[in-house]
Amino acid sequence: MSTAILWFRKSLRLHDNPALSEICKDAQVESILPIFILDPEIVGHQFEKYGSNRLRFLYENLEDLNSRIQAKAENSLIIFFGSPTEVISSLHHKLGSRINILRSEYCSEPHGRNVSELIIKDSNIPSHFHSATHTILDLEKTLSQPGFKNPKSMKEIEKIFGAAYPKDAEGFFKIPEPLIEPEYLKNAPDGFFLESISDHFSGEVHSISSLKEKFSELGIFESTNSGFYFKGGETEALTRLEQKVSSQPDYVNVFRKPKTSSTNLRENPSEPSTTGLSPYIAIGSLSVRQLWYEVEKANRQGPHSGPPESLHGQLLFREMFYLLSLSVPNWDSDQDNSMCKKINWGKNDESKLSAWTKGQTGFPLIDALMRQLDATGWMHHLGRHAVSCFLTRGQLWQHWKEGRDVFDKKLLDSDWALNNANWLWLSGVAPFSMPYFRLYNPCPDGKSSLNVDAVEAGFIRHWLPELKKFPVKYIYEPHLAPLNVQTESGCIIGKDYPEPTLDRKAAAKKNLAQFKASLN
DNA sequence: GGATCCGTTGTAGCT
DNA sequence: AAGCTACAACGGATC
Repeated sequence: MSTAILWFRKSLRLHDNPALSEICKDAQVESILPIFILDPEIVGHQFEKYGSNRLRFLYENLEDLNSRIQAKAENSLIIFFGSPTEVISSLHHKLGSRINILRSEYCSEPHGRNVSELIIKDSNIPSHFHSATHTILDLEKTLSQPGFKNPKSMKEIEKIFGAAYPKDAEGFFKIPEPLIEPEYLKNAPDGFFLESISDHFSGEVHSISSLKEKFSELGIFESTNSGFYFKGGETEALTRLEQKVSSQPDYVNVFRKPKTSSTNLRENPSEPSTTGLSPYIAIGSLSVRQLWYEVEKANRQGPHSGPPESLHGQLLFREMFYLLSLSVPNWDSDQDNSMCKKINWGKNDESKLSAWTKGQTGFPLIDALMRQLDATGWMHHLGRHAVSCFLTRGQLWQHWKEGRDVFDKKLLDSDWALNNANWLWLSGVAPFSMPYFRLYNPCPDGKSSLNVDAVEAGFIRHWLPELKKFPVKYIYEPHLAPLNVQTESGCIIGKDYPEPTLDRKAAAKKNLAQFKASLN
């Protein structure tokens, strides 16, 4: 009688899950204990670190994972709320020598690495944390290669990829194929009941239904109803992968990120012009390797775009940022972080921060994007450029960490390595190719790189209904409209919609000078 | 070692 | 309509 603990840590999925596949083919293992841990260090002791959209998305992913487990065995997901080391030691206490292995995934974040180390050292259970599950590269192995250098451009990360996965004759990196979802799982250990674990554990133990009750009490289902757009779960992730990538080779092959629209006019304005797969990758219900593989299949059919603009390019950036987040100390800080220039951001201005966060800056593009973020948990990457430039070096001159924290709470695809990377980059402090004088105009015209819709401005009208009747001529700068136009549009600036927070041209000029001065 | 090149996605104004 | 140029000009890699 032997049991394996399968800890779904960053991969909430059955496909391409090395820990799961190993357990399934291990003849020593008779039963599986599939667990998920809500770590208060990550979600907050009162779940305060996650916005309600994120919590709801997480819940739906867990619910789907539970259903998929139940469909394959007499088994269910057990959800703990507490410290992972304590969870593992209480399981050991309860099941003792019946447990012969713990399998989970490698986690590159500082807290995650600590936890893994403690479990390996203290838990008395042989533990294996599979690498290359949340990323394509084995991060630790890549960093330990002789001559490893922090990659800071597409060329450099492509070089690292080339060394790890030499290209085939057609010029594709030879990346290991994603693992197929096992046909059957193993049952839960005999005589194991949820209730019996509680005696040994100071935190909470949940089935999916009791977790639903808990989350209902937090009000996350009611508060997210109106804007909730991305349904969580591996099932949904695989459907979206099929719809957006596998069945659309033409779309994949012409995909060039800067050409995609940051605002759009589809029937549902929440539906991205990009694949919209990032939330599923971040939470691990879609394997990044699986996505790479599906893109490659399309690319093999004919001419296609390439890095950095292609979908593979986007994934290469993700790998690059993951490597950096592991190799650069203090990745999430402005102190002792070699990737972070010292800029004098001064003291926070709470009113500016709050206007930005709530989408009340008086700049319709910025406000529409921020309200989309709040409602749906997602924003196009170019939109993220616009709002982060606006908050930091462009207009409001607020510290990038403030914006990062708002994103971290609200974005469904929030991911420690990537969120910090993007803020370091977009605020201009990181030595990537972002010359600080390259500013985005928050009031773009039709030619803007943001690819906003300047013809109908449907995106603005959707997210800022107060401007619904405003003529396109003034929609990005409504305060410039004559009073009679404002009256006719039913929206008086300063009353129904805010005056602009500041003079955008003067602020940009001043900030540019200040940024330059900070560099010396 | 100094010059040159290059970097995921800028803007404004002109032709 | 796409493509050019001026704007102002970083910093690391490469030649």
